[in-house]
Amino acid sequence: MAQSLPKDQSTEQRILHAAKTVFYRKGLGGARMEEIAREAGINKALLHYYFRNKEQLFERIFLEAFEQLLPQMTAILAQDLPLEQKVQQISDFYNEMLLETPLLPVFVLNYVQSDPEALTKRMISVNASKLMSHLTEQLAQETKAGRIRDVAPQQLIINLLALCVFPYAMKPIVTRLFHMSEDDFRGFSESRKQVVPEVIMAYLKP
Amino acid sequence: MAQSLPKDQSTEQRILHAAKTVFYRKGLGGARMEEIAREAGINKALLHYYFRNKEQLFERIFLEAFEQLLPQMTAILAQDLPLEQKVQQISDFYNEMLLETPLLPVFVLNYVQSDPEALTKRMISVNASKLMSHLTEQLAQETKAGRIRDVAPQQLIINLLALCVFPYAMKPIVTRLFHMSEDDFRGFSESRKQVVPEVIMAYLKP
DNA sequence: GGGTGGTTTAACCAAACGATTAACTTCCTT
DNA sequence: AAGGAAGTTAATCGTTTGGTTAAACCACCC
Repeated sequence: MAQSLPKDQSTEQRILHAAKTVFYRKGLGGARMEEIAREAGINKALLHYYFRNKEQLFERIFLEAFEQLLPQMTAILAQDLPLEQKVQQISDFYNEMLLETPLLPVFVLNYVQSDPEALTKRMISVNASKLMSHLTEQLAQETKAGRIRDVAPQQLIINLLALCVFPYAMKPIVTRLFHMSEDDFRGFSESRKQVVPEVIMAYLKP
Repeated sequence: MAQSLPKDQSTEQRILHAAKTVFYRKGLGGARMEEIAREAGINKALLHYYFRNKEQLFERIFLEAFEQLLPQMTAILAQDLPLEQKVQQISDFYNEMLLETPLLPVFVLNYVQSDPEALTKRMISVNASKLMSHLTEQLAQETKAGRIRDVAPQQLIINLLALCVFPYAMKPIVTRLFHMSEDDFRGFSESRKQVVPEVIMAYLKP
């Protein structure tokens, strides 16, 4: 970060990239506009010219992150595919995505915790009722057919999310706890793609 | 929080309690000393009288939280007990503790993410090498005896932590996603005490 | 060259913020 | 009662912060 962003990008894009970098680490309250401007290699007044104020800039970054966290999963789970395939798809998606943006989970969860009321309207995009009815039906059929144990859809979703997302939220702690280099963590992330479905399917086995 | 803390507590205790409330939600950068003072029902100058500055007050709160997150788990895992018992103990400990302080995980992870360098010295208290050697040996014995599958200790620890901790980090999202009341979430937390060991042990089954 | 629209800059502003200060209050001991 | 120590307060301070402003700059067109 000694030298800022390439100059061939538009100013708006450079601001967005810089804002993401700073907001992901410091959150809304901790991030400084001067810092974002420095990161983008621009004059601070441009932040206001392009994004009006801090909150609107943050909103832009947050929305994009939030869209990566839950809607993706609900979309995959809503597909007409065997359960095992969906679990694998989710594992692949999250492990790949989060390897590139490991700061995302804590960024989202932190903001949600600091301002829970702001969350309510955003949950609309998650389309939970459709997910729940679809998944509930699929689980019921699988259980009836004796292919899986009886499990509450909530528990399944939570387990899946936890196993996929939490290792990245814990990355600074994990890497120090296990003395992992960046390459070690990459290898770990790769192994998670298989471990997550194994854990989930083992639990589902009747 | 309309009316602040009971006046029968010492000023220092009231400050600590208020600081915990505010720091857990807003983090170090987002919390305001004036807000903490208001929460404690005192004059702002007292914060400096008792805790010198913002950082030192925060440090006090953070240390306590961090001690709840990892050292507890390493202590349990280091015991000479059957694996299944240890898993159950961990599940019980975390689910009970986090039901009372659901904001703790995100509070810790957020600070760790905003200042990763500050984490390194604190990992010393985790005593990871003792944990790893002890757990590795136990897992090797269990595998050799054919009682569990071959599993890397890192994967086991991560799965366990993820399944125990993440639901609480996700509480605002979970409660809205599944339309849970506070009582619903309490029931959910209670069920997690059993689900976590079930998931873990199912995965370990050879 | 002059005009237009868009972008960028340095300087400035008012409020917020963490921290300090001097005065006051309470309690205890002599 | 006086003095000392610890605790508390309201006012003040210096710095930081998000945001604004006026001017400058740039590219393009007639």
